[in-house]
Order: sequence, then structure tokens, then C-alpha cells
Amino acid sequence: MKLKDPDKIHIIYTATLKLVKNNGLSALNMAAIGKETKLGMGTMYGYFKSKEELINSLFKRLKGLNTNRIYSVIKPNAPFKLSMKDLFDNYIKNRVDYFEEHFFVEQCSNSHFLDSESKKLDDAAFVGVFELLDKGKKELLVKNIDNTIITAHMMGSANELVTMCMKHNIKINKAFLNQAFSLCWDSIKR
Amino acid sequence: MKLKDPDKIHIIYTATLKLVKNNGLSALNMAAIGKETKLGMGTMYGYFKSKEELINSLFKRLKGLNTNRIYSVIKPNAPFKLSMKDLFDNYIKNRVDYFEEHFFVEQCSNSHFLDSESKKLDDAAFVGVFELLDKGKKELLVKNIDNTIITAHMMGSANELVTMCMKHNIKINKAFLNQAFSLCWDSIKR
Amino acid sequence: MKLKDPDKIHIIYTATLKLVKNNGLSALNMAAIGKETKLGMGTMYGYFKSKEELINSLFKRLKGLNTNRIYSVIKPNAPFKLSMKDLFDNYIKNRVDYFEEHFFVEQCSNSHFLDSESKKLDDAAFVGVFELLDKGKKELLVKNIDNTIITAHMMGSANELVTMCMKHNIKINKAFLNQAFSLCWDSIKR
Amino acid sequence: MKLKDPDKIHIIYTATLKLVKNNGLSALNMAAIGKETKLGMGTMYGYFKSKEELINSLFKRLKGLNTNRIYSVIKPNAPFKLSMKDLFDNYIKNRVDYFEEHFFVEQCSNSHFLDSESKKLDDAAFVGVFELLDKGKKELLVKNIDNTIITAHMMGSANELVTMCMKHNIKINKAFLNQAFSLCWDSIKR
DNA sequence: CATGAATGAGACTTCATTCAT
DNA sequence: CATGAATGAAGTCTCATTCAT
Repeated sequence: MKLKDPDKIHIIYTATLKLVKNNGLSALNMAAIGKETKLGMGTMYGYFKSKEELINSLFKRLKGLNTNRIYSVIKPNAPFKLSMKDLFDNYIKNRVDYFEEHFFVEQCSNSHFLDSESKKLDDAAFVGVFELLDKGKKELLVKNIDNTIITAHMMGSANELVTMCMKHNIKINKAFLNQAFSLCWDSIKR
Repeated sequence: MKLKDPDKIHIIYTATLKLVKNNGLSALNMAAIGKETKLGMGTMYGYFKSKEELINSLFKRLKGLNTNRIYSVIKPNAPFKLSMKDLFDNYIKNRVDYFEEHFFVEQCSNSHFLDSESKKLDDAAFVGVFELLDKGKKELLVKNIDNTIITAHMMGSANELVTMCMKHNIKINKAFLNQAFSLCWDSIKR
Repeated sequence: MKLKDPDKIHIIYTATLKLVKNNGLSALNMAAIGKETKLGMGTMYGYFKSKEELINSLFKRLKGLNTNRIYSVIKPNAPFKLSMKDLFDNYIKNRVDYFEEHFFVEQCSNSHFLDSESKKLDDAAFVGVFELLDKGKKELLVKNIDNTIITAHMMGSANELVTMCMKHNIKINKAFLNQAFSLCWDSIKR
Repeated sequence: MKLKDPDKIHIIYTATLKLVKNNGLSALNMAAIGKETKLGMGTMYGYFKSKEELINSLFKRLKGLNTNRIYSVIKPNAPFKLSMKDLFDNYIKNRVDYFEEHFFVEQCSNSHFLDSESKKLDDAAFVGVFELLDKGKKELLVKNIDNTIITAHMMGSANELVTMCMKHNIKINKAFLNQAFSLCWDSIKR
């Protein structure tokens, strides 16, 4: 009895990320995934009942993975600013190290492929930052501004900085991270 | 390309923006534009030799319009911080007032539709900010950080804030603009 | 301006009937219809939004046509038995002359293609027979048996007779029709 | 074809009948049979070398079973009309009791699945009726009409009556059987 | 042997583009 | 020149059959 190979899902995911990175989501097609994975068309449909499901499934997985990775650096009892710095650095590092994944997620966000469940997924990622910011506020370290606004400000900044680095082929080193964080810190510190 | 009726081009552009706003770029198709504009397929192909050309043409036009609109508020001899605030407010106002256009541009940015010419267009938009920032640095008002970084930081922040407002249906008023700007100003001021 | 050619619907219908006659409904495919009609795949989808719709549309059309053809021979004031004979002969003639159509209808009846609307269509065809039978009963010519039963009996007989003739390649002539009708008449007459 | 476990064949047949009853022959597929029988695909292909063979095999079996069942009621020396009535009642009872089987057979009759051998099978079923009719003719009880025609008339009537009962959810009782037979008897009696 | 995952040919359907009217 | 019907390549998906376990 041949068991459904759980690896195949991963293989399909990997091929999908690669193809989207190279050609964009709109050029993604099942035949290409089949060729890249060396799987028959039908095999893929054994794991995902449609192209749409494959995309949404991968999207959700990446969102989850990413949230976990980002918060993995937070040490419960570390001082606030240090936590913030770790989180910020890690967030940026993530955007760079998992460029393919973020590219895929971004492409999906602008597509008609996402189902309503996928669309809701963003919110979960914010919970951790909000908690941290609340702590900072309690310690009188952070301005008394709505968490949503602060978060949007910092994440927008971080995202755009990474995009810029990618575009201009700038290597992200410690100095850059420090500079980037200092901008954010100065804006939110009390 | 016979540019006999510039009106028709405008009609096509408008329909395209509307359709992309409603269904996303990936769902845009020529038949839909034909229906929306009440033009025959052939007519549209008289003005744009392909779907790709239509998209790139509109993209470039919007990029140009947007750059002009953004910088239109700068008064040559105004004090730096005031110029910065005007620019920031105007930038955000623009994102909101011309939401359809920005939505289209964003969708295009991550698509395989853009030709190399279109992809280069971003840079032009930065020149004005860079000049202003140089002035601020000369006046010792702005941190001595690379313009690209500062700009990415501020624009990223502004974009994300608008996205957030759109998502949570937050009305953008003076108080909000002041708060958003204060975040940015604190981060770049010396 | 090229107008949508109403002939094409007919051409598609004809090709469909021919193909189903030759290979059965389950072997019917859009490519074959395209080849037979010499139309592009897309053209057919301009007239029918799916294979299913094409089948249901043709099915309904044939049901309607057939009902009309069958009752076309009834002369309002003709004596009952004569009307009955005309109807019976005509019904059988129809099954033979429009064999292709009846074959298609039968194949559809046994398929998962029919929508609920199509499935309801049979009843309409019975109304005319029922009215005639009521007249026969009033004139004390027909047994006092439920119309549905009488009709099923006669139609079942007629259908099977035609099937038999088709199978054994029997030519249907006046003698045959008389014999077939006499069987039916003897069974219902009072 | 290793006929190691005749039970499995029966299981496959039963599942096939159920599936065809529920979804029609055109929707029948091997995976569904596998699921219903809880047998692996390969196992089924051990018993039937193709879907076509499975269908034909079941078809032939049912035809045989049915013929046997129908004639099982005939008592060699019973009077003609009684034999006829028994046969008729039994025929109808069969159509109802083994509805699934008859439904399957009917769906097959108009499909491209049947091989030439299967198609010939009808004739065998007629032999018994023909013999009985010959006896009736000899006894001057039956009109001197071709057996094929009489048989088609009666069977067509019976089949359609059952179909009608199924459709309108009419329960078949003695009264109904008597009425139905009287129609047929009146038509063939001399 | 039994299994059911894997296969891929072939079916349905879409849509950018062309071209007869 | 405008029109929109027609086109067919290319995409999504199904399912009878095979074959590694």
C-alpha cells in the first residue's frame, strides 16, 4: 500500500514559490508546477482540489510560519527596547531571508485567488506586537498612540526599506539595521 | 496607433481603473473593458496594440500625474518642516483621493505586465523629496541618514497607514494627519 | 458589424444530433462538435455558456418541437377514433422520421446532464392526449380507466414497436400502422 | 482474471447498481466504485480488466437473471390466459422489485459501453414469450399477428406503466395489475 | 495478492487578438 | 474607421488505468 506522500505537499509548495518568484503569480499554471515537481497533473489534484485551494493553502501556511518566525525571538522578560529591537531586526531579516515567501504572499494579496478566510489572516500577526507595545506604554516608554497606527508606521517602514534594499541591491548589515531601527524608535519613544 | 479621439483613451483608462478596483488586475480582461466602455474590441485595439500596452500606458500616465499632484503643494521658499508637513499630508490625501489609481499602480507593480520602462518610473518620483531632504539636512534639521532610507521609511509608513485606514474604514482627519506626521518627524528630526 | 449568426445555433444543434446518433451522448465532446461544425471552440461558447447548457437547450427545443409535431395532425372536430388513429400514426411516424432527435432525447433522459427544468418537460406533452381521451370517454368509446394508465400503455406500445422496427430493420407501412393501432384500439375501446 | 473471491464480484456489482441508480451511468466512475466497495482500484482491475468489461459483465448477468426470474412462474400445463396473466404480473413485479437492475440495464442499452455480445442478449428473453404466444394462437385465443409485434406491444406497455408508477409514486397492487393486464389482453385476444 | 497513490491523455473552458462586415 | 463575432492556443481539471509498496 503506497501511502500518500506528505512530502509531496512540500514539493508542490516549493515549486510554486519558485515559479511565482520567477514569473509572477499571474503566470503560474498547473502544468508548470507539474513540470517543476515532475508530478503528473492528477497527482497535484490529489493533494489540492484546485489551483485556488493550492494557492490559499500555501498562503495560509506561509502566514502562519511567518508569524511564528517573527515572534520566535521575543524573550518574555527582556527589557522593552531590546525586545523591540530584536523584533524589528528579526522582522526585516525574515523579509529578506524568506523573500520568495513574502513575494508570493504579496502577489496573492493583490489577486482574486484568496478566499475570505485567507484575507482575514493578517490580524493574527498583529497580536504579538500589540501586546509588546502595551507593555512599552505601561513602562512609559512608548507614546500614547493607537497600536494600530504605530504598528502600521513601523511595519510600513520596515517593508519599504526591505523593498528598497532589494531594488538597489543593498546588503542589509548591522549598521543598516541599527539606523533603520533608530528611525522607528525615535518616532515611537516617549 | 491613431490617436484620433483622445476622449476614447480616457474612457478606456477610466473603465480599466474601475474594473481593477472591483475585481483586481488579475481578473481584468479586454472583453470587460469593451463592455464597460461600450467600445468594440477592435476599437480598443486601435488605441492600444495589446492589453499589455494598455496597462503600461495607463501605469505610466498615473505615475506621472501622481508625481505632479504630490509636489504641487511645495512652495519654494517655505520653511522646511512646513514643506515636509505639506508634502506628507498631500501624499496621504492623494493616496486616499485617488485610491483607484494607486490601487491599480500597486497591482501592476507586482505583476508581469510592466515593461522595463514602467519599472524605472519610481525613481523620478523621489527626486523632489530628495531635494527637500537635502535642504533639511543643510539646515541641520534632519538626521544625516541616506535619503533613500529616510524616504523609504516615510513613504512606507504613509502607505501602510492609508492601507490600514482603508481596511478599518477609518476617516482621515487633521488629528490623524498630525499624529502620523509627528511619528515621521520625530524619526527624522535631528 | 458582424451580427451573431442565428444559423450557428442550428448548425451546432445539427452537429450535436449527428454525433450523438453515431457515438452516443457519453462520447459527445465539444472538440468533436467544433470539428463537425468547423467552428472554433470559443465560438460555440458564445452561443452556449457550457456543454451542459447546450445539451439542455437542445433537449428543450426538441421536446417542444416534438409536441407540436405530434399534435399538428389533430383536426378539432374529427370523430374520436379517427383523431386517435391520426395521432397514433403521427406519433409513430415522428419517432421514425426524427429518429436522431428521439435518440438524443432518450440519451439525455438517462444522463446527469439534464437540469430540473428539462426534467419537468415531459408532462406538457401529455395534455393533448388527455383531452382527447376525455372526449372519447364522454362519447362512451373509451374504457373508464385513468388517462395516465391508458396513455402509458399506448405510448409504451408505440415506442417499443418503433424500437423493434428499427432493430429488425422493418419498414413501417400502412399495414403495420393499422395492425399496431388495432392492438391499441382494442385495448382501450369500450 | 482470477476469480478467487466470487464474493468480491458481487460486492462490485452491488456497488455499481447503487451508484448508477443514484447518479446515472454517465456519472459512474471507477474511483466511486472503489470507495463504495472499499476495494482498491487494483483489486477491481483484478476482477475486471476495464470499466467496460465490468459494465458488460454485469449487464449480461442481469439479463440472464431477469429472463430466468420472469419465466420462473410459468407452469407448463396451465391454461393460456392464466399463464399470460402470471407472466405479465411477474414481469411487472420484476421491474419494480429489481428496479435498480432494470435501471442499470436501460442506461446501458443506450450507451456506447455495450459490446456486440451484450447487444444480442435481448433476443433470448423473447423465446419464452414467443412459445407461449404460439400456444395461444393454436388455441385460437390470440390474434394472428406477428409475435414480435405483440410482444413489443405488451412489453412496451408494461415497461411504460412501471415507469409511470415510479414517477408518480403509484403503488402497484392487484387492482392495478388487473387493469393493466386487461388492456393488454383485450388488445391481443381473438 | 491487495492497495490506492500516481499518471497523463483528453475533456471542458477562457480570453487576447484578429478580421469580415 | 468601428464593430463584435470568431478564433484557437493555452489553461484548469477528471478519471480510467497502472504500478510501486
